[in-house]
Amino acid sequence: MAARHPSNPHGPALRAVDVWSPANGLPGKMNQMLTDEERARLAMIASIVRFKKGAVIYREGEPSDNVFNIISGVVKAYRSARYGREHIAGFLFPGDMFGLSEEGKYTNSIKAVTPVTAYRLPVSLLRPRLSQDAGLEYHVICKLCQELRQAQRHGFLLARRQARSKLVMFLQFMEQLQAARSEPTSEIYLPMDRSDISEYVGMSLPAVSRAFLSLTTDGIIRVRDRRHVKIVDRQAFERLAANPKNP
Amino acid sequence: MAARHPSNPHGPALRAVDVWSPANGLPGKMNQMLTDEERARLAMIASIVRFKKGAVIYREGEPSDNVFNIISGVVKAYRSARYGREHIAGFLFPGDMFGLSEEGKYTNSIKAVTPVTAYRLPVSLLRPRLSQDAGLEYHVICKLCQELRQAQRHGFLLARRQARSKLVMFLQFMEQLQAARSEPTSEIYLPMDRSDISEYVGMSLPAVSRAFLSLTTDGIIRVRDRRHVKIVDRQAFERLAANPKNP
DNA sequence: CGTGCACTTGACAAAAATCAAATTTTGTGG
DNA sequence: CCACAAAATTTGATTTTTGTCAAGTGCACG
Repeated sequence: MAARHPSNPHGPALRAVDVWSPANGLPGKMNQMLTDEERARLAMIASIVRFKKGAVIYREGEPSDNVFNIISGVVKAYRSARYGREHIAGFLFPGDMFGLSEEGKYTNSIKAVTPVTAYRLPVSLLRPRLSQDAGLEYHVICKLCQELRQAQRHGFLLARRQARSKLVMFLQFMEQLQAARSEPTSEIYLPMDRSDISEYVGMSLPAVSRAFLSLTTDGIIRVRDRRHVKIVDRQAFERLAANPKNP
Repeated sequence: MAARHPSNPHGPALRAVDVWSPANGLPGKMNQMLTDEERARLAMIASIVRFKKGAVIYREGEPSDNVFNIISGVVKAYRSARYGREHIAGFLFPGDMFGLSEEGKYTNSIKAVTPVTAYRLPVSLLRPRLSQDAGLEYHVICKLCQELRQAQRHGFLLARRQARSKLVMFLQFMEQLQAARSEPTSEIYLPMDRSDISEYVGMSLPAVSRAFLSLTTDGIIRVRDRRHVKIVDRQAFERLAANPKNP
């Protein structure tokens, strides 16, 4: 399950954009922030762990002993409300990190949405490393700013009143993240199920289903299968994404 | 409007909790993270600026030339949607910072909710300072983690379906922030108007008004005046805050 | 080739949005 | 300090939308 000094020649990776430097690539394109040397040093204290789809990696409230950095796969950060309902705070992809917390306790639970491979960095080893390396810390700051922005955009989505508008914004997020990872964007790939989507956009499962149907009926998207969506009418799509109101 | 080497003996302050250290005060209590020396060094590159209530401090999309640190007053971070509607991403209080951005551009607009005094730190001077000082960066990381958590809790609120439940969560946030600033909590003080609240919780203005009324009628809160709310029935209050559903 | 889970669809009720009007509060100039 | 105008807030009536509950449908996996 774990191996020190992984044979992988790279080591932990943080994909993000710089807080201040005007884009050195395409706008919105996320680049590897860490230098090879930083990655190699982090690899020294990291082990590689794997999780099966559906596995809970940690739960909110547990002591935060490790920080994780995703190599492959997708996880969801969620909080359980009463009555069995969950709220998904975000989906995390390769190059993302999770496990930074509050007063030594995790604030979200994390579950693997797909099979996941990740670096695990013990806080006890990471913390002194961080305090020695201002460059590394700067990159962590960039990554946190990005996550903060993403969380705020999520809030923007959640404040929408129209189901279609929420769903379109969600698809837009997924498309942008896909583009930021330099993956092809002719189709949007959705690694999570409809139930996860409903918990992320804050609507009931039937409402998500109906919103997909409505967008399809209006010729705005095409759903090849549950996980593959294509935007057919880009103009109407962007209009719905931009407007709180559905004209 | 600006003064170098302010007579204020302190300098910029970051209130937050440590990411990893188990609370060294009361849980949730935010402490000054920066050392006197750090604050003094930051004061060297800071100027003090004042804004009138309602003043726009910057707009989304502008070049992010400055980072701000609030001394007194309250600001709101917001994004404008079409049709004149705004969404408020968060309220910021003394000890909070704003202006960290993406690729050199601000991602939110900022407006003063009350008269505001703040330190202004030019990015051109702050950036080299940051890269020299790992301790300062660590504190910025702690502050960003706190903001990220707050944004996620905001998302949690926005995902609620019951107006009363949203409003109760909002009041809970304000109460907790008040407590974290070590202010008395016998009453919750609301510096923003009803319209700001409606834009933060993602409901219409009449819905906010009716939710206040409903909570008052049920004896859960008492509204002394627009800005002062007292929680009368703590148990019912916490129940509403915890449950998506209003029993 | 069935069984279960994920998803869709239908009917209805509940909740809040909207539009509009009334009322209270606040700020300003005399 | 008061009167007035403007702004903020509350209230009312109606409509829209989505949540809820329940019953299908179909795909995936053993």
